[in-house]
Amino acid sequence: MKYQKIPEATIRRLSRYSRCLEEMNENGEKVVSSAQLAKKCIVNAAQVRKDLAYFGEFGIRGVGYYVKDLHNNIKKILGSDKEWRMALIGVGNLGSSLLSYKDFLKQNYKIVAAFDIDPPKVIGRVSEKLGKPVEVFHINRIKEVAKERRIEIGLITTPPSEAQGVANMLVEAEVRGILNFAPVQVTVPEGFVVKDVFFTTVLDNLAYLLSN
Amino acid sequence: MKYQKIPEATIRRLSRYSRCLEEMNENGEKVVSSAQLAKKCIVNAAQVRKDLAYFGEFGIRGVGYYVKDLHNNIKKILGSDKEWRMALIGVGNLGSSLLSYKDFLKQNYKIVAAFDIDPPKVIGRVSEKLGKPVEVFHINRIKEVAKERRIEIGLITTPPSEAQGVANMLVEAEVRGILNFAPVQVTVPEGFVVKDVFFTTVLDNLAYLLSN
DNA sequence: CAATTTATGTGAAAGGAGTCACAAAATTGA
DNA sequence: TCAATTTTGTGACTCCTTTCACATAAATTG
Repeated sequence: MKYQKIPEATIRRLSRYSRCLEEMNENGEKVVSSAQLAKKCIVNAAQVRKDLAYFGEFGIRGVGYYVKDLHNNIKKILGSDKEWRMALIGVGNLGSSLLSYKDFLKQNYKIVAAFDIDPPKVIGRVSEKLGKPVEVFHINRIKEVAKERRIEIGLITTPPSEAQGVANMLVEAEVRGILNFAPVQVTVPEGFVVKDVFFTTVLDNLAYLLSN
Repeated sequence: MKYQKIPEATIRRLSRYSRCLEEMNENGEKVVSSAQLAKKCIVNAAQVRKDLAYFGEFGIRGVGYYVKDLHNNIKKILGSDKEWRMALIGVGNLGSSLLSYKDFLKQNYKIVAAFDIDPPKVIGRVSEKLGKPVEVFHINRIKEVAKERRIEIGLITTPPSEAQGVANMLVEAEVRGILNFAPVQVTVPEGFVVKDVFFTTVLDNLAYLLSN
């Protein structure tokens, strides 16, 4: 296990493997081969092995991988063995649906605070939904609340025009990770990370493939 | 302009260029160089030129690119010069927020029908929102309605357990493009296309980067 | 109108990522 | 215990993407 730069694609696939392994584990499967896992994840078996090889030796030759064991290892690699505390900024349509997005809860991602320019209007809307409501603060309290609640990731779900401003506030509040849903490029200083989720980019991709 | 296989990454970047050009056009900018566009999109200038070169010669040496002209050309390449008719399946939290997602409307993607297992319950919720409500049908009418309304893309926003079933129905209805939000791999026959939007995969990526 | 400037388009080089193929290691069965 | 079987881990190869560097072409200036 010598150090190498790990391709981003490898990390994405690990995330996929993790999901598959979770499912297998729930189904009571104990052992899996790279070929089986690959088939399930629709990748090449050598790819699976190579991806894992970046981080160590997790399998047993002639046998395969212990499902539970491998799953734990991958979670540790991805950093998804801990709970991540997130804040959501912009409690509009998309924002409020993410507040009650089941898959976050199921995984180890937890929204522990939300922010908006008009919090009172918004609290009602959020509380309507089932499950314990997330407290919504005024946006100018980001720094204070982020510190207090030990926020590590910010979800930007504001209109595009506000995204960079919000990103700046998150940087100011030392929130190092940003998941940006606003369809506009935001920039952050060295040491911070932004990942984008742009629906329309994926749609454009789809549209391209459909018209060719 | 000789034929070549075009990298998927190129298509993704074209989508980005398109957004930037749109903004520039709104700001009244007439001409842009590959260097300027590259800077704005945070890529390499040669990359911009090479991406465009797959499809033709759109610039003028010594000058650059006419913003409006290039934007039109890119839209034509991506197939985003036409309006795409979409259906949304699964009117839950995420689904209903996408029904009123402004960025779709602003672009040329239009949701013209929605489906759910329990449509009556759901119509009320959707109509609450501003803008003209999208009609919600029972899920077993997909084939019929998709034909009638000339649906080309389906958005799957059901729980993961239902995703493959819905995908099958869409295939049956000859809806060739699928944008899958349900965090599970779905497969479709040759000739159909699925693109995934998995929030938690991106979060896993972020978590990995933050813990290393 | 020639020299200078600017910025494209593209061949060549470099850099990554994915696949193949096989030696190494573990297990099974006689 | 040893041969046969299975499946990993990985070096080598191939393929694809990005970057570099420069010839080419348009515009501008004196």
